[in-house]
Amino acid sequence: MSSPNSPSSRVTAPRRASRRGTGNTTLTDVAKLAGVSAITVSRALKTPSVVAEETLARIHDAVSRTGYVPNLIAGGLASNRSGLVAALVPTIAGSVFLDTVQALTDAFDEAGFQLMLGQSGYTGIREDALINAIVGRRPDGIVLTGIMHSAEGRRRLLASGIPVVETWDLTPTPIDMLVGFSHEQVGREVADFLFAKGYRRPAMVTADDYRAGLRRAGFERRMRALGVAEMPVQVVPAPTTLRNGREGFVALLDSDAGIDVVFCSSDMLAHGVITEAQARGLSVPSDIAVMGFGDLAFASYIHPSLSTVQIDGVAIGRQAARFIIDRIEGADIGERIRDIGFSIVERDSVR
Amino acid sequence: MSSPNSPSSRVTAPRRASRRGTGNTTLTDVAKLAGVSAITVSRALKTPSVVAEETLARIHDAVSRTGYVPNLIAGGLASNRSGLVAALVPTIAGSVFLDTVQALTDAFDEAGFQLMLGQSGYTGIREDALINAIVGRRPDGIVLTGIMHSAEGRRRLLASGIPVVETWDLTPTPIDMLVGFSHEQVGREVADFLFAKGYRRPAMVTADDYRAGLRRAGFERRMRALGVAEMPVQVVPAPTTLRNGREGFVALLDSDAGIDVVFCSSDMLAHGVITEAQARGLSVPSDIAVMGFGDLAFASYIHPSLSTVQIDGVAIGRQAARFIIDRIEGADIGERIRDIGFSIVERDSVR
DNA sequence: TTGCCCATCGTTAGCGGTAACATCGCTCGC
DNA sequence: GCGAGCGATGTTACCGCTAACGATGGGCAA
Repeated sequence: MSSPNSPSSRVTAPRRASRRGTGNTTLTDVAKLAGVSAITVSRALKTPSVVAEETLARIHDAVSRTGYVPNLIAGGLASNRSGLVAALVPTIAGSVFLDTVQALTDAFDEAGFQLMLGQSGYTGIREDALINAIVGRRPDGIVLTGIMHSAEGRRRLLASGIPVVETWDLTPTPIDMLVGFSHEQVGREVADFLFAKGYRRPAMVTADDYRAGLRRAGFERRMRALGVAEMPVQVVPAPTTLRNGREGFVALLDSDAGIDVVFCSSDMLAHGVITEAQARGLSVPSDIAVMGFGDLAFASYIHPSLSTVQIDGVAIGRQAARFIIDRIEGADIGERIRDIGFSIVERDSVR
Repeated sequence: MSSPNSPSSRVTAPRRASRRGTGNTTLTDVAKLAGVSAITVSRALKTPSVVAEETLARIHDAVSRTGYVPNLIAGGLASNRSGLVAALVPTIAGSVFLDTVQALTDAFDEAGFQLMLGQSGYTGIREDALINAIVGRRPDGIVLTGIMHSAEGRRRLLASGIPVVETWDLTPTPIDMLVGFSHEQVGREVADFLFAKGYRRPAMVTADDYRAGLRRAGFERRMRALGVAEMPVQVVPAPTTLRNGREGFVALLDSDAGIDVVFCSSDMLAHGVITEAQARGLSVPSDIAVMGFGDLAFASYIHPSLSTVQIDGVAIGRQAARFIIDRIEGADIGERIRDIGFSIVERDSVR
């Protein structure tokens, strides 16, 4: 207590206010209590197999008595492994990516990583700033929803050396790894599907985001090739809502009352179209058929059940996580571009 | 190139394999290039106002030439500010918390914090492990959805000294700060509302999570007080889906055909009930009235539009962020318990 | 001219861990 | 009998950045 170097002694002028940390217990505190060195405690917690049984017990006792929680920030700095994985989605509100995000969370959680979620917005304006914020945290992996378009962004990600998985789209030249499917092909196949069913006056309600645009392009091109000259299209802002769907359909009916099927860029929009049709006393599918995209949970449970395009978002998330974990562990990842495809699900909203 | 100390010289036996980092450019590299010390570069990036104009220019030039991205892990360790905020939600899939999460992301983003999202599940089993993973990263704040129940968890959070905001519920004894409303009161007021409308044979379809249980308890108690003796209740697993709503309603009709209104623990369930009713040719609200909870985006756009309880999830998120940011900045946070209330929204699904 | 303040920049010493290498007994094969 | 090999633990030197304090020089009032 009265030692000249004790904190309570104000006699010795403190040469420098030692910037003590938070006061939280540290590895060293635990080590002291257990009568071992710091590194042994570290080993006891990370690789208990190399520590003697009896030492382990003493350390665990000390840990629980102090309530020690390892500082992963410090550990990350020292080991150059942050234990964080970043995921970027356009928006999480009411989006088709939720399944993917959920799968990512679960898979990474299991592997001991924590997911950092970032929202890029649909515009891509904040993309660069976001990348900076993310790369700055030195995550062990990055999952992007949609392919990265800005050249600067691609360059930065590549330069960072962090494993990157792009998802929900397809390109022959990904930054690193990729799990997705072709949106244009979705458009084409839906066109074929509806044309084969006999529909000749199709229309679209579609969001103004990039991937929806690809589906629209594929749909329009194929329909034109099949002999459909004109097609009314209503573009609504992303993210899509039931409201957008209703309003889009209203606009569609105002401009052209002769349509026989509406292909929507999301199930939510399709749901809105069906709702508006019913509110107007139109029968789905006899008066107007509706086709969605995404096969969200509600698609098969609305009335009439919704014909749509099924995407396995969980599979995308799982494969993305697999890619990153394998890369971190140095395992062989095989083909770095995976086309997981899609399937058209026929239900009652299309006759 | 031929200097005895150059890396290419293999003559000098390396005393120790210096564990070089990632090879990424560091603050020191930039400093060297700009001809200043490391701390000056740090200041140029954090507090440019204290650095001379001309020096600033040299440093920015060096930064852009090297493509330097500050290592926030190291910065966090040194400054004891991680720049991370953790948010725990039961699940993000199709949940009422999305608005809150969105608001949190936006608000923290603006303030320069990154959101770390964790899913606790509805059961609370993983809660403790999750807390460990989160506290270990020393976030600058923690936002919990729902109040924390496990005593061990509360103790640990308290001990960590990290600002904590509990949301979406009310308790006189929060861990730290709280933004929410009384679920029991929701139940009571909905009971009053429906009773006043003349409904005497109410039923419920409700999820098996804690907060839904509180609403149920309030509803049942008040209804009983009003003279309603028996009330059929269907409990479905959380998270709620349209499917659960349909199936719950089916079960309800099987057990008791005389009900005149269904109070659901979420809008999604209510939507399912309405869908099932329509599929059976029942008219809403004349044959059966439906009441939801949450006022999700679609509630006013389904047909018939849904009467429900409106919760301002965005306000909750914003206030939670405000709490944490103020606390970090040392500002006065005022009353640390905020009841943001709710309001009953009357639409067409109730006559 | 002197002394003081202020703007600007530098030096030192960590933050709390972990990688790499070192050390120390002890067993075991030859 | 002795060195190799191995299991268990310790020592040292960082990871990349920033807090605290120090140093320097010019402007300006007294």
